[in-house]
Amino acid sequence: MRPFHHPPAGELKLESVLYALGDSTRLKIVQALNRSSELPCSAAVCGLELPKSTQHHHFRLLREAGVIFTRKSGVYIINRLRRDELDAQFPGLLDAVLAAANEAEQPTQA
Amino acid sequence: MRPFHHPPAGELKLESVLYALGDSTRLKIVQALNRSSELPCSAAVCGLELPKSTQHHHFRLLREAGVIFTRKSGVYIINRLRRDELDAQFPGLLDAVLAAANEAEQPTQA
DNA sequence: TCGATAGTTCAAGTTTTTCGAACTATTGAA
DNA sequence: TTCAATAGTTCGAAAAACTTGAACTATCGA
Repeated sequence: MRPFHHPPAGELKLESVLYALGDSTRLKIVQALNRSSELPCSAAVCGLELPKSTQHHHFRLLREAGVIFTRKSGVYIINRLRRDELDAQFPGLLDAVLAAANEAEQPTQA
Repeated sequence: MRPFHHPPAGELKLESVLYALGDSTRLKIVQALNRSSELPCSAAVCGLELPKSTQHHHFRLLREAGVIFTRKSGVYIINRLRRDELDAQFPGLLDAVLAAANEAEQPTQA
């Protein structure tokens, strides 16, 4: 198994981050990670019926864009948002995205 | 020539908008439109050496994601950001993106 | 009506995304 | 220590999306 590649904070690219967030599956993963701070892949995609190879692709893309940090722990691969680094490089971006994504699920607090 | 399709404000999808913004060419177009309020395609891609068919593809994608509004005026196709609608649907998103994009060009106000 | 400019359409080549099948890694029991 | 089960990974091929050149349409001014 190849080691995970995480781009250093200073090398995060805005367009890569936006691209990574610009997919409904990945957006749902990011929302799940935002709710829980740390999750194994299987839990982060909970409810999404997707082949494991496709899930893997999405996690890799998120990781290589610098959106998530990944580490191994036993049988699990644990993921978390790189919140601090994202906030430092792109102030307000993640907040705006998550707010809009949550709003889309829970329209206008009825 | 087919009529332009603009999704209504209420149907803008967060992931489509993020996807549209997640490309360096399109991000530059959006920055140019942000500086100038209205621009023909040719001016909005000023400086980017791209085939016209590729430019066309990017403008269409931005339009169909709801990021820009397009109208015809003489020989020109005039584009503008759908700022108000984007701000209403996704508060703070465009500002955060544009701020980060400008920051990337003019790093940390040296 | 012609030429020039601005953008559009189409088709083909390249790149990404998706997904099934087979694989590796770790854990908990027997 | 071996086995079965769980969690992800890798590979290869099919489907979708991006890029581009070439040929096209639309508008304007001479």
